[in-house]
Amino acid sequence: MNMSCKSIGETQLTNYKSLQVLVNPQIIEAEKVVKEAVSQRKTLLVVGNCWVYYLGRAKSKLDPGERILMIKEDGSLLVHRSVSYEPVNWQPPGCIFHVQAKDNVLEIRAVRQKPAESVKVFFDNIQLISALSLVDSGKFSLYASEEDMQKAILTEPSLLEEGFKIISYEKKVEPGFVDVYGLDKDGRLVIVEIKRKTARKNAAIQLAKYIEAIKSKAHREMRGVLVAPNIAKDMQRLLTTLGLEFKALDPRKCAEILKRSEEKKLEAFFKEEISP
Amino acid sequence: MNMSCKSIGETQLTNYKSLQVLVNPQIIEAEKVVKEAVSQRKTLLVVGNCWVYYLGRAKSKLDPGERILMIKEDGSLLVHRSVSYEPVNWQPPGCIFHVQAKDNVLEIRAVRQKPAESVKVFFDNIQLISALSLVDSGKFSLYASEEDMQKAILTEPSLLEEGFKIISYEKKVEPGFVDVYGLDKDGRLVIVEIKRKTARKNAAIQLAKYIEAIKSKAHREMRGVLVAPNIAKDMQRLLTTLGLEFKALDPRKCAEILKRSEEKKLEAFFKEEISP
DNA sequence: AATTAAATTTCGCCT
DNA sequence: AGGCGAAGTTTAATT
Repeated sequence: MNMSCKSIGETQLTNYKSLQVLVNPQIIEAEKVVKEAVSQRKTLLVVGNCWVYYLGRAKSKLDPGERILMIKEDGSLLVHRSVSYEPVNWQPPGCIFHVQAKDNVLEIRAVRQKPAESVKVFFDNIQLISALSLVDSGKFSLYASEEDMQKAILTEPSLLEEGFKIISYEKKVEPGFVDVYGLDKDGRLVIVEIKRKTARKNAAIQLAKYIEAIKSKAHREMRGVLVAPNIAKDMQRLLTTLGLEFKALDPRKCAEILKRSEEKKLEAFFKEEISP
Repeated sequence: MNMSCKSIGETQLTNYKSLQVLVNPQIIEAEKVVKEAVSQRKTLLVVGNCWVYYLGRAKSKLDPGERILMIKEDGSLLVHRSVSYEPVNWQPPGCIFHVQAKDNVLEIRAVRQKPAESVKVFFDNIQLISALSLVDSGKFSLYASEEDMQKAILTEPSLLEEGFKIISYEKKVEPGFVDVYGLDKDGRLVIVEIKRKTARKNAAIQLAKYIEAIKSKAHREMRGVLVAPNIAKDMQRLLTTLGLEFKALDPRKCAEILKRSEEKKLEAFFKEEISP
């Protein structure tokens, strides 16, 4: 293991092949590490006392305090305080960085155009700085999203009801997009609105709007079906008033069905490979 | 400065009064640091190879890779990859943490109720771990918000147009709240809708709805003015159709005006203090 | 506690 | 590149 440990004054420095760590560095040392990390597109962590200015879509000022600065390989920047999920200041991916030490203060500026905005972070004391080369090709999979529910119905239309046949999905119908529409076993047009969570008033009203919009063009018998894991209380009354139906569908069940379907596709794929 | 530097195998450890850093620690050492940091409500950084499972409102899986884990004093958790503004996995503030090392794998579990959800992070290799006591009472100020634009118009009604006089603001008018309304120099009722960003269809439609709602009660000549830094293309046509007007107003200008006004108030305040 | 609206929303998809 | 909708949205304000 390639490792070194030097003590420079109160600074403590460690170098591994893909990891550089400085504890309590001088501003001038930090400048060097930050410049190098940014130019080499490394991920960078800086912990210390800083203040921040932002100017762009809005304008903000953050008075001095100890925070964590993160600069990523894609040119994004985050300033995190010791509380909250969200960064107090940030810059989305694609920034250009300017790094400069002056009067014992380290300035890190992240600029992007479109929209034109810049974040300036000033450090006057640094507790920890680390330049990282993160190796990460791990796949991220999200299940049981609204998209998955839609996919599941498209894959297996009988999830909605027996005999349901898809015509189309994500169809533009003012004032938005119809999730799925098709024909029921009796040939009636069915408009489907999908919600991953408890369906509320909005969902019913939105569906009713689609029905209205399509009715004015289609001139045929139509049904509106709200698909969700459940509906808010008092919703049944509203649905009845609007002439709509509710079909309970569990997002997890959808995820399961999708998974099974993917597996089948994979089976089919290998079958073809082996016996064409 | 209270500092120590020990070398334990390939591990490198540094202790300051409020800063603990371990480079390449064993899993068993990391467990100790994480447990301590969590119980002492410290901010924690862990960099290393990990995989993540999430179950709650949805469900997700993240395959192994090197990432940055952040646990904050408020019980929030973030897992950041080397790209993107957003964490790949997270847990909002208020979590309860369970930390456990087993078979040379460190498990960090963050659980919250309402909604019931949990994130499990597993590390099998750790490059860097640091427990921090961040001192941060710095104030964060955001200027040029929609609220600021409203305040600016209330402070200086001529920003809208010469001779404009405020009647009221944030007035409940179904289906929502009218931002500002008042009288123009000819005594006509003016309804003002404010957007901090480019005004889109929604804004115009909302304003039109207010006008309709008020017209049905007021029975007098009325104008609707959409205030925003700019309007989306094709919006002028819609505004004309709906009989509405657009007034360009820069949020930054509003921030400047507010700042000046605050300064004046402060001046007045000190004047009073000195010579009552 | 539930609901609503805004966000420097970000992100992805589609035109 | 611009526009629109969804998000494990989060967050703050308000009922």
